[in-house]
Amino acid sequence: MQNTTALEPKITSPDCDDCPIRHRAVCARCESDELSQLEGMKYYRSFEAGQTVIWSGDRMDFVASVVTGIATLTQTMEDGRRQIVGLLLPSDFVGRPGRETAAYDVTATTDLVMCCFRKKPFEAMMLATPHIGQRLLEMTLDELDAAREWMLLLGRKTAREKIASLIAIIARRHASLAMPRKGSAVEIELPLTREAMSEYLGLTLETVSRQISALKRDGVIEVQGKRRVTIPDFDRLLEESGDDSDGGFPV
Amino acid sequence: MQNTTALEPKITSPDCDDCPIRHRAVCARCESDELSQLEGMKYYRSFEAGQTVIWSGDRMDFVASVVTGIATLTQTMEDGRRQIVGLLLPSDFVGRPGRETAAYDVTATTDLVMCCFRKKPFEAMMLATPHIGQRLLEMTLDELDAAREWMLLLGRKTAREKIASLIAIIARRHASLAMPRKGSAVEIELPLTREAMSEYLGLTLETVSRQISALKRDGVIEVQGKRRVTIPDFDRLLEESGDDSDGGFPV
DNA sequence: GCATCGATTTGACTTGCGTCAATGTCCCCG
DNA sequence: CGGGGACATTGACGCAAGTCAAATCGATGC
Repeated sequence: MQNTTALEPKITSPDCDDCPIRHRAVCARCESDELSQLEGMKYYRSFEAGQTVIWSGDRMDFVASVVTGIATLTQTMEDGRRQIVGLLLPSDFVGRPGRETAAYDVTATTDLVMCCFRKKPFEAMMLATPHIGQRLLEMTLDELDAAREWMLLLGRKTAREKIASLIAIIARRHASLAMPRKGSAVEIELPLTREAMSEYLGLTLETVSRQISALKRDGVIEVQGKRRVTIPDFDRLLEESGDDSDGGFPV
Repeated sequence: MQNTTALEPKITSPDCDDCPIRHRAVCARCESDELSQLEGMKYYRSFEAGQTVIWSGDRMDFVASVVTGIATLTQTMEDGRRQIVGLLLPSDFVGRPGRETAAYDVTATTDLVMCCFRKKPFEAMMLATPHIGQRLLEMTLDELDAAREWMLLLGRKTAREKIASLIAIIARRHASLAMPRKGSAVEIELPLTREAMSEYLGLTLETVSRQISALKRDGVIEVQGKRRVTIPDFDRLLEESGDDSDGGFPV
């Protein structure tokens, strides 16, 4: 069932981990009264894994940021072919000021908590508070870079390289939490089903499965159960991904 | 030869067609003294078809917008595989405030004139003039939508659909200049070589050529010479593109 | 512990697009 | 007006990834 009731704000860190538009970064520059403006406007919604947050074309009168969990943005063709065009991780922003309807399906792939703002007051606040617009511009530019990196993957990489790239990106975003950079093994939990991976990578589910098996067979990764992956040598994985050594994503 | 000298600003329309960040749109909202601020800062550079404007990784101390002509943003893998990740048409903006180096190769595919601003003063002006940042945010969001549309194309469309989509998009952007919408034939000039098309669509040059021939054979398009294309029935082309009927791109 | 059901893996076969290699066409410039 | 060179088309063939189908795994409830 869809839970629209406001949750108790769970402040997990002293400086606003649960706030919109990567609030931690905004906070550093904001005046306190701007923050209190924010406080009055926000509300929380939570979703279970697999639930749809909003359908493409639906009226969308809020903007939001992910507090915990992972969501995807998906585009669908008339005949059902699907392509994931964005991953939303905690602190990522959804919604476009100045647009009435959602452009993509947004789906929770894990249990998900989002922090929402009604669009009208949010837009008003953007006008009143230049910092917020600037932060949003920075974030949008980062997303644009990520989308373009993904265009290279979709257009030019082999299935094996696509899988290696995806695992590397997930590992890197996990890792940024605190991880010895070079050499040591990395262990991650895949937040996506094989099907979701295939929709993100422009492959079929079977090809994803086969390539994961191949990487396992070749010792590039180890797999425990279905979702847990160990990367004994991260540089090896990067080589397999086809990116140049430091390769990759901002964020 | 690369021409770095400032050109005479060629004002082609009364309201600033040659100005940065879709200046026409900015103008409507700007105070005149903001405009005069802009006037002092800008300079022009022109390039011949095929010339590189800037290489990925190069220091980039300006931002710019396209005045006339077409340029591409390209990403390259170590082994030489290339993917075009953006098309720059007149009024499109290049460069990222707050970034030191170029993230992509920028190449002129036709003769090209760009209107440039040194980055530092431009950034200062953005702080002073919120409208500009807002406009830039809107434009970046449009580009992000376009990039995501392209991800669907790259990940899920067939070669034939890719070609049809590309022709439709070029036609639509040409057409927005003034064109009876429904039914009537549209005639366009392809601004890209077959190779550039292949790099944009994630195909090989041969496949591009074969699919153009197939669309010609099937009466979806007519081709005069190498570059001129007539579309007798635009709706037919849209069907072939795999997009839903109104399908498509903002901008 | 066992049945159940969705998620995943694996196998056999097909196919769309890539690769390699001629051949053809446009257009510029003398 | 007639080469020359870049750009484009066409053909033959191979392979990576898709399709269809059948096991197998793993969590969950009984």
